[in-house]
Amino acid sequence: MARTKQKIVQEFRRSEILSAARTVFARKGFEGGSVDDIAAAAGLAKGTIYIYFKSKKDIYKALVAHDMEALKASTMRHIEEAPTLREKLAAFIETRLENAERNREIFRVMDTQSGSLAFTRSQYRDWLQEPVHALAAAIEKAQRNGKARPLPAEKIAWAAADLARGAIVRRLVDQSAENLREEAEFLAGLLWTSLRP
Amino acid sequence: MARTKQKIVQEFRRSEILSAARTVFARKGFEGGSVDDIAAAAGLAKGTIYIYFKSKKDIYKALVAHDMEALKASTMRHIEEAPTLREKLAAFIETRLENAERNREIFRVMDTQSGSLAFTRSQYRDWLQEPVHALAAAIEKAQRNGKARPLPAEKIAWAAADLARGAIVRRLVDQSAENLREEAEFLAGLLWTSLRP
Amino acid sequence: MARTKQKIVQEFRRSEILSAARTVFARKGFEGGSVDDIAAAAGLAKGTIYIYFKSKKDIYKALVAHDMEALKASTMRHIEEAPTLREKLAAFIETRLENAERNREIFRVMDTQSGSLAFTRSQYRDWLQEPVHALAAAIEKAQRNGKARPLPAEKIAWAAADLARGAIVRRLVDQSAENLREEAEFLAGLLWTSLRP
Amino acid sequence: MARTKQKIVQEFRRSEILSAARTVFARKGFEGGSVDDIAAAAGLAKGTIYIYFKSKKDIYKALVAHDMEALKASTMRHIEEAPTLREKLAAFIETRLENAERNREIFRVMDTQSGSLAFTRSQYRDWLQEPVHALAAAIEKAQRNGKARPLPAEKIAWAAADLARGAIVRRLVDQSAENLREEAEFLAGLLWTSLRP
DNA sequence: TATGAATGAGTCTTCATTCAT
DNA sequence: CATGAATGAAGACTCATTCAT
Repeated sequence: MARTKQKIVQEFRRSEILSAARTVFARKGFEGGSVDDIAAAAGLAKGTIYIYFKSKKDIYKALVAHDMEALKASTMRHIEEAPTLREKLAAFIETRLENAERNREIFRVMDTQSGSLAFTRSQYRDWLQEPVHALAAAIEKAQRNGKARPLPAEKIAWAAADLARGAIVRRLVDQSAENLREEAEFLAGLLWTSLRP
Repeated sequence: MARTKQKIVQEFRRSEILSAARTVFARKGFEGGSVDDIAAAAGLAKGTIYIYFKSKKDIYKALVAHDMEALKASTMRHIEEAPTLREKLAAFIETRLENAERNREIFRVMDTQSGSLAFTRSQYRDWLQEPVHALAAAIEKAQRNGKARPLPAEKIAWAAADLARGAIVRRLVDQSAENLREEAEFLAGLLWTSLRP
Repeated sequence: MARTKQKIVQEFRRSEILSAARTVFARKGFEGGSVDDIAAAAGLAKGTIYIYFKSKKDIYKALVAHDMEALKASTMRHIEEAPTLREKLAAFIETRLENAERNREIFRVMDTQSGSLAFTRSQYRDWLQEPVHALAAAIEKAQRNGKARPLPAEKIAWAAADLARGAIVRRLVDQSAENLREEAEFLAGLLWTSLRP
Repeated sequence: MARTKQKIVQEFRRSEILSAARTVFARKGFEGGSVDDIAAAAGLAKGTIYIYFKSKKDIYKALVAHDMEALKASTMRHIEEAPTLREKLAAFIETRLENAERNREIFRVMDTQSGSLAFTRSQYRDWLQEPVHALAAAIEKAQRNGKARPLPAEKIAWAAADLARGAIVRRLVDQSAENLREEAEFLAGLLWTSLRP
């Protein structure tokens, strides 16, 4: 019981810190954001941060891992749930737009700085490549069933990812609030035009 | 005359420093690369750097401005020179892939760190948006002439930019050397499928 | 009664902590050993340490005081019990070697770091000087009885202390396990050669 | 020429810093003395210290190496120059007392903290063991010539070192200014009594 | 009494920037 | 103009000490 309560408090603190770090890193980047900033944003003393994370990099890694994992899972789920390829394409893009909308802060960080830091290629593979591969698999399946033209599936899947990313960045930068679903639909349509039999 | 010679030497030094900075920033990023590194790479003393640039950020800004400007000009020229819309699309994408290939060092820097630093929205608009707008204009022209379907031109143009960017990043990361022209063609084809009458 | 039981528990805890501190300080030195280390070694929470000692320095002082006091007492006793001056010299040296052997951990700490910390001159005087003075007194007594030559007694006594210390350090550093008694005998013999009538 | 002047200034700064470090470390020990302290004592900014030494430990090592080397060289020279064994013994002890007198600050540091830091056993061997071995060699030579009794030479040599060290510490602590030469003579005499034929 | 989470002052180290030569 | 030594502000991280539970 006590153990459990401890654990809960621990996890709560960790997520509080992560939340603060998200804001700070988003605003100033990894190098620009100081542990002091994070501590201040979390309403904690600097030393306290180091009780929960062993280094600044550690915070960063935990943050990216957490958010990427969530995005990956969400994307995978939505692809799976969509019945047709057309809808899977839209689901893929829309999920990512939606997620970026909700976590616009961290998106910039993950998008711009993860590369240089801390993560192995294979971790990125897991986070970004896996959903892309899932989409590619769906494309290939449709192709086998004659429901899609035989274009290189993986390339198309990456194109979906790239289009989504571009849309996200512009939405973030321009503060454009154009209807999210419509935007996703448009991009999915673009690809579907090439794929449909 | 003397003034002019001065100017020339000045400009020469500045571009030497920029060249050194390109290497350094590419290798270590903006925060990671020190003025010492740049000075060493340029074969100058640290103090000398400050005669030609007033701060590290200033160097960075000049560097990005220079390279972006060059890319912008190159892209604009290639779009213009391509006779048909189909070819303009390919030219746009190929130019950007080619440029990234040649300047793979700086690309990463600009791609990953510009966001947090120094530049006003309008400067980016100029560099990236202008070529995109030129492409959009070409699309619109083709549409008016019945040579392209009436899809939202600007969105398509941005899609071209996004697809190009994605391809670049993957080529950089994966060290993939897949034929550049083919890749550009494929992506241009993707968009053209939606646009062609 | 209750008071007394309290006291006993108190003293027990204190000595447990001291024991843990001995290990920790011996392994890492005063600055290197943390209160956390001590708490862990004692199987207590860090806060608990502060119930029994008011500071880290306080622990250190208590530790040194305790062990030095014990060494002092042991040395004094052995000198006293030895019948002849020759044997008193050997007893003095041997006691110190033996003690260092048994408490090799703390010896290094006391030997190397006490100097800079916490203790007044008079405390050291008490611990080291007192046994030396006792030895000097024995020498003087022997001299008065014609059993020793009239060399400066105190100087000889300090020499005994210095020779003992040197032997200890070398035994610690070299892990040399040369017979302890023989070593003490040799050193005592060195001095005795000068003293004997 | 210019190179040379640079070098001289460099060396001067280094020795200034070393000198400041000597004072600081002597007063507060290695862990207790901060780089800030050293900078202040040297009348320099903290950053300047790091131009000349790459770390605090580096300063410490340079300091100890310098002073130990000097002491070693001085001891060896004096032993060599003394004509008889009796005088070599005295020279050994006197040199060390004299040196400690002159460098009383650093003595404490080297004596008390070197052990835990930075130096390999072999370096200490070089500094302390080498003079001791030189003395031992002199003893053995005298023994072979029948000028000294066959006591274990190395043990005697170490005893000389220990007696010298003890005298030094007491002179430092007690601020005793008793005639240095007499003290050395007395200690050398003690050993000589055992050695002389 | 016992705990251990929280604190924040203090440490080493780096580096952009200045300035005397 | 060119230099590079000097500066000092800032940053990551540690740890003795406190205090609410």
